[in-house]
Amino acid sequence: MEKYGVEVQEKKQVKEEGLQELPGTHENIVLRFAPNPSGPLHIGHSRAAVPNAEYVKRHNGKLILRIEDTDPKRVYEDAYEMIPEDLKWLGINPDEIVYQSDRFDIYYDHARQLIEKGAAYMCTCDGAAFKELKDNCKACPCRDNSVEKNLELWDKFDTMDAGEAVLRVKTDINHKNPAIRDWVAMRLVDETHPRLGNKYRIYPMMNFSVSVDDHLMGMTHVLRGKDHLANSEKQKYLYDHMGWDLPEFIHYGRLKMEDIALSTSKALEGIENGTYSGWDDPRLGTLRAVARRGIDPRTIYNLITEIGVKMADSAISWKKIYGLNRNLLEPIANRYFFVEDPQLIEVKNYEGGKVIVERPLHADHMDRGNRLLPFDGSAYLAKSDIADGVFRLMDAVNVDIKGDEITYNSTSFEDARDLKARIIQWVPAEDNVNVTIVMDDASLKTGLGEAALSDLNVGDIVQFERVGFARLDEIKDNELVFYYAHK
RNA sequence: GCUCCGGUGGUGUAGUCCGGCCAAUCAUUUCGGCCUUUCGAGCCGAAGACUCGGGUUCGAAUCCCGGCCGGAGCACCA
Repeated sequence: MEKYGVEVQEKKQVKEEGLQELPGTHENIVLRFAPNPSGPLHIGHSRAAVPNAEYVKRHNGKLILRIEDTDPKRVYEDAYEMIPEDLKWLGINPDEIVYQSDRFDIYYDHARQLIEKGAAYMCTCDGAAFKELKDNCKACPCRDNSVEKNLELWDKFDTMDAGEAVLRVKTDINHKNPAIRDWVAMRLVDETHPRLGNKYRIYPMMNFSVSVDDHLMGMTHVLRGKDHLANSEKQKYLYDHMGWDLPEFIHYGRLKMEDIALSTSKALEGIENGTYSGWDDPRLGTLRAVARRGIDPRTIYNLITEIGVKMADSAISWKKIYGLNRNLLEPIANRYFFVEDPQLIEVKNYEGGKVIVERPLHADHMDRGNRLLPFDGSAYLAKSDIADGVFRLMDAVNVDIKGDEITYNSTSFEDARDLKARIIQWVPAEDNVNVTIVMDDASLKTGLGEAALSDLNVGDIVQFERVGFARLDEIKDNELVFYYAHK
């Protein structure tokens, strides 16, 4: 009886919402987010950043932001600034930031240790020749060189030409996956590094610097994409050689983004040739682009948390993002009128004189007060709203539209209901502001908005009734520019 | 081609390890109703899934084998 009870309890372990629980220790965990600084962060990066941050938060651990800038060809200098900004936007604050370019001496030191242990060797084979041997499970001649010989070559590594030699880590030359066999740890690079200039010529390969750092920084868990599965396998050999404990390696699947298939390099290319306005062009999948459109960081954070760290790939749909974001925006966004392609109309036979129409900023939050829209018989309507039939200019009057003729019908809402009049928005003839809305495909919607919009600040998010949610991006002399979020 | 990894509604996710409580969870989406001075929101309701075929078993989304489909890696990139 007792035993049965225990078993049931084990099975019914309560799981945390969203992210599945971390394997291994939960005490003093240390995790890292380690991007290559090739550009600002995009939604794909959040798949790595968010779970790390979330686990750290959950277990009160430590999060390190490690900038992996060990390939000068793939460093975009502004990214050093942009990455921490993007993380901050996501609500992620690393406990520490380290740059791998500051740590070359540490890598050199460990490379030497490896050679001394006989676990690495200087390889002077031609790349193609090595591959030929490796693919046939054959060791190259360099593999048998003595430690002394390897140290000698290592010491004059710096004087060789790029490509003349590399340092290889010994693995298993018969490993069934050829990619794992004796991988490269160090190579020569002559490119100028944005932070280091030409101070060093010997550069670590990612598998080497990552392993050394992960160990030295005390990582308890390493989360990475499944594209690194083979790399984890390679790195295990290094941990073994050095006698280090392995962190928990956790791999997650690919994140596919509906529509936008933009890699950082493609985006940069488009920015440079003028196709895109910048890293925050609404067509891009960068965090700064979605932020500009009024996507709340919690939308991204929550969605990524929900997707979790499983090995299967997943595809994010904009519908899902918009749906989640709408739930966050709906209560905070105040309502305003905007008419696209405004047509000034005159309501014939209107004799009500000048009235001030009051509309709540938000129907569910009356305490926020009202906007005031003066009406005296004429107004701007959206071109697409003008069609034959009976309509109610919201909160003002009911009109009959026939061709160019717009005539007064009645005033009360009850009449509109009886007439089954469709309700349309309008903008006062006198009191209005120019509005441009930059859509998600970068096209522009231009028109007029009600005067109350000029009270807004940049960054405010509104809902234009029947148009959608938009974020005020810029206040120009005679124009407000919004970025469209979604319906 | 070789090595490896996946496959639950349109999308995302729970459940798979330890088979029964799963005629499968939640979110988003779509549709309908109510309400409402937004074709919005809200409320109510509905739609929609275990990749296929064998096997084990009293019982399979869950275990085994095979097929199919998808993805990744196979760099002196990260």
